[in-house]
Amino acid sequence: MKKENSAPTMKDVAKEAGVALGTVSKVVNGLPVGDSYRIRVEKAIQKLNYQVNSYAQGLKANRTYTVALLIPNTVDPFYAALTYHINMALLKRKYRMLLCATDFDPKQEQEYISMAQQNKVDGIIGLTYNPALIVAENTPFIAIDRSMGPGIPCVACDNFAGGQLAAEKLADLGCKNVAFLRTGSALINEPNKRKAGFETGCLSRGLSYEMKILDDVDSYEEFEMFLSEHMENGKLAFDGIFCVTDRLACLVLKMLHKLGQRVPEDVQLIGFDGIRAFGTLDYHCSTIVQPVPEIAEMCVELLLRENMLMKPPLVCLPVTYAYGGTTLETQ
Amino acid sequence: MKKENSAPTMKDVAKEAGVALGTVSKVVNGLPVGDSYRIRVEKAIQKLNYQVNSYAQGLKANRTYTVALLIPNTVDPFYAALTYHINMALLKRKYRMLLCATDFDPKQEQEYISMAQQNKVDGIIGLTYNPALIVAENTPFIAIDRSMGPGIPCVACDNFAGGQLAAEKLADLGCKNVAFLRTGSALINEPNKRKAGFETGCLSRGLSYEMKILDDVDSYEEFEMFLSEHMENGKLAFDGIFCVTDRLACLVLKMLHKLGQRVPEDVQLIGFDGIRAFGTLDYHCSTIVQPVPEIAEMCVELLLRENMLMKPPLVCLPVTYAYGGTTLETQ
DNA sequence: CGACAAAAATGAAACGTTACATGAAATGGA
DNA sequence: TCCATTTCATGTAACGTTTCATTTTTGTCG
Repeated sequence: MKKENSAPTMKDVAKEAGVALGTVSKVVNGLPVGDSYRIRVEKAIQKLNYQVNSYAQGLKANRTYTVALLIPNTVDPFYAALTYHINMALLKRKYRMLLCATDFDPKQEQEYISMAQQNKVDGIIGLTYNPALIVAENTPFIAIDRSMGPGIPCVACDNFAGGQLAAEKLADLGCKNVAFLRTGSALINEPNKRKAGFETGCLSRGLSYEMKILDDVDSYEEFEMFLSEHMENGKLAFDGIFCVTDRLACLVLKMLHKLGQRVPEDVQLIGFDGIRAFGTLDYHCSTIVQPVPEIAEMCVELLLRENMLMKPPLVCLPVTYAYGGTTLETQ
Repeated sequence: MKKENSAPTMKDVAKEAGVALGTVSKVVNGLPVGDSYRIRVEKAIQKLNYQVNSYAQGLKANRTYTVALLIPNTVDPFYAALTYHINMALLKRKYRMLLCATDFDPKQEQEYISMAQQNKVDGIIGLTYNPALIVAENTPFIAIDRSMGPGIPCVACDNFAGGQLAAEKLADLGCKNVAFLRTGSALINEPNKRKAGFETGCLSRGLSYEMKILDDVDSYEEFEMFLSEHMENGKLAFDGIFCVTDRLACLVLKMLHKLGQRVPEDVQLIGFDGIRAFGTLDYHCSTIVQPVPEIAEMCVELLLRENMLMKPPLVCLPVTYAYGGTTLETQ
């Protein structure tokens, strides 16, 4: 008597087709099988609506065709774009994706890594904030935007070149006195190169610059004070501002608005990421665009690369400049 | 001789601790075990850094603590918010999430369902566009925004009430002649109730209204023409517009700008979803806010509910009105 | 101190696959 | 016609768990 409510197994198919278990396995995996047998098995599979059980496969093969993505959330447009493109890059290779939204919580990041290992994922791609994150020896890990030590490749856009490009574009637009504003964790170390690149660019183009750097905060007020302090007779001391992210650029745009400064008439504003909210009228900032689809592709490609020796410690992908930012739709 | 590079198993732990396999299993699962044994096993687990293999568990238990989410993408802010909140709701219950971005492709939707079944997921939550989607008998399915037939519960916001609310708010703002604009698939049938609700609201408040409905298109031009046709001497025939989504509202805002109409001075604009890009200055539309966290929670709660009989065919969650939309950050 | 009951540890079977050693059948050459 | 050789189906072991029937240990009481 067969169980009623449970899914058919290979054994059921074998019985139905009157062949051996191994024969069904071969048919399912496309291995050579005599035609008469193949046809019988295929009919039985159809009839029973048989689906292979990946858990049994995974157990046997110690290989699960699953990759975990650790990312703070899917709501921030940059993370959303990364998530989407990584999912697509995995799909292309018949891999599944376990989504792990960490909410910037180091504890959750660590827990998700345990969970991923218990799930015997074939690898992990992570954009993480835990400075002491322990990754397993036996699970390949690709870090985004963060160098985590030997054996763990980091994929990032060319942040240094991006900073440099920002300075050059501001210079091209006729700026003389510029500012660099940054929030966010210093732990995410690759993006910190934006600052160094920007300085280099300013120096080579003869721009005078000032910096306002906040660690681990994403707050309005300090920047607002900073900008206010640099106002004199209703005029801002800067004719160009480089914000470390587009998100910050949006906030700064609001502040400038409050201070009576127009963009781009009074001051140039340039962000970073290439992400822009859809459909607004008044966003006249520029941005340094990260190649999100290429970053996604590279993460997946590196992660699944067989040859460990071919995994470089850092891969930098080229950035581009865009006026007004690209929209989410085009990403 | 033990294999070097492979993860330790329960057998390894048992040998290390000098106990039987079953004892280790009990310790791992928190079943009663004598203290001396428990301590020895825990030490061995520590020493070997043992992690249970969910694939073996899943195979044995025919239960995987994994749920698949079918969603077009993670880039559209509404989908992004849903994805995030569903992930969190699952996490709270120690469930994992398999992300399946379908890109609106019916074929991919169907393929992902097969994949999910092969992965023996405990259930599927889907916001899908395939009108002929075949879901498995033995895998619970919760549909978002779409009634898919008996046995498949649908979770949605109260779209009818939302449409009604939009009409009432426009009336409150003093509008007399209003318009309803819609794009998008008629297959996603629950949101279509926005139209009916809006009509009802207009009738009860004595608003005259016009509708422009495009099926399965997400295009500018037709709406632009529609609006142009309703211009006379630089004045728009409508003093209020209800757009079926915030996304469309953003596009319409741009069109109105082109036509020299200001929002909200010349015409009121109201969208739907409660999603707004962060940090823009000029977005003065209102919106009907979907309770995304509650929708997410309800989907998960319904999906994992044991009692099949307690699964209603449709769950409507209340909408609210917001001026200017809520920002992504607050969602 | 021996016998019995209760408690607790043991180890084999099973979950659904894949891989491999085995054996049967079919083919071809002499 | 018969043997050698290839081809291909078969069935069993193994993957790492959980479960359960069994055996061992412990404790109690007469």
